[in-house]
Amino acid sequence: MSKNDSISMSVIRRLPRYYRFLSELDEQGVERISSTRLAEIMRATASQVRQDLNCFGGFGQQGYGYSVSQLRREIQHILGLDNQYKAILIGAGNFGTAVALHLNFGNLGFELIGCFETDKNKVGETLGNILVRSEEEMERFCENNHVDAAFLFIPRQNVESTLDRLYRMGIKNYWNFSHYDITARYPDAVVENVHLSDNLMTLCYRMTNKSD
Amino acid sequence: MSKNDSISMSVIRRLPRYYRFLSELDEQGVERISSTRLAEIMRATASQVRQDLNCFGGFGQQGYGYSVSQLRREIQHILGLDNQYKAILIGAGNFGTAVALHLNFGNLGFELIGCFETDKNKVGETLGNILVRSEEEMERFCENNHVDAAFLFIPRQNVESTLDRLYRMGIKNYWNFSHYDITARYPDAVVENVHLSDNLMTLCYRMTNKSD
DNA sequence: TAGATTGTTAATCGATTAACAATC
DNA sequence: TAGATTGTTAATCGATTAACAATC
Repeated sequence: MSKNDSISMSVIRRLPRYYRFLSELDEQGVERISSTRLAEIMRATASQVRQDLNCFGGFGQQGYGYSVSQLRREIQHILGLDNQYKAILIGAGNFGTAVALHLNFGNLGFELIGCFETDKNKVGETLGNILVRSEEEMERFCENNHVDAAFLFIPRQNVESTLDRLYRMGIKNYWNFSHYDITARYPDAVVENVHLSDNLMTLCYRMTNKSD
Repeated sequence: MSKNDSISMSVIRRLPRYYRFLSELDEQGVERISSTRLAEIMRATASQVRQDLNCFGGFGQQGYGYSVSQLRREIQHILGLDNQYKAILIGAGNFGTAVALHLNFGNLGFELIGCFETDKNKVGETLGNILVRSEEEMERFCENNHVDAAFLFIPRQNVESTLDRLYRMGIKNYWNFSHYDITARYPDAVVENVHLSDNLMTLCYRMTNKSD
């Protein structure tokens, strides 16, 4: 709230990290923490911690530090994790299945309400408590259920047609695991990309150029 | 080579992206490209393209631009993708399986030579052409086979003990999908982390704070 | 009160963009 | 040669760090 005049992406991408560390401290029963100590644990600087947090409000108290549980809740709220955004998952292959089963969407601001797949052999199975539906039923499902976001676990060459169908249904938030550039086609879409192969190439670079 | 005095991480993390776009152009039969055009396609600035590439050498030609196939090969080499680093995968759950089956390691500088799993029911199965071995066999395997890197698809709480065993065998390069902080324990390890839940939280933030 | 630690402003550092001379 | 486009230096912009007055 309040001080919200466009937070930089650098800060935003650090928020989940703060949230993780604070959750852990909270679980350990730590009640308060100073920016200096938190920075130590997170391998950052105290300045950065204070600057980052102050983008969103003055959560600390001079001479005391920050209340771990309160700060955790604040960041949880800032991230929007107390939402229950309705999401559908497209592509129930190994990857989609892995994500559907392993991520705790409820703690991440989402609720997985549907799953769609082209492979007829998989249709009818369940992923956790979610029925795998035929990809053809996507439109009907989206008409009958409010859908906020789509998680795309489909091959690059299939993304465009699926994306067009989803966008036409009004879905504009995407978690994308392919190398298809969604933002180029729909500039107003909110897209987070996961590029595993880019990440692995970076590992390769760093192994190859270790002395740097 | 030559100009290699510590390239910034910002540049390094853009290299896989250059590589992807150049590979695509190359496949399309495009022979040459200017920094201006490449920047257009990649949604960057021509300045950045030229600055980035010049960290590694003068690959272009004034008045002409860059040879797509040559530049692609140069970056491939800079990234070290022509290596065949021997990698083992630990944890053949949904995630590990998905990655083992879907990523084309040969094009990414790696060769997957082994796979280990605690679940006895999975031991003996194959992932593609890789046998799933019992996690107990890890040491023996590493003694008999040169291993450059480990891909860790195991739960956070199991990472430390497995990591200790791997590090003791001399493996110091890790692709890590958990939230365990490998670098904190072994500062000389090369680690690339994939934090899917952080990424999803960022999507959540952006959905929640769209007006920013 | 004295000590600790924040919130915030100022200084530094690094990364991106602009400009242009060099040159194919 | 003239036109195009690089490689590279200089200018700008943004992000990180340092410093310190405010204050619990």
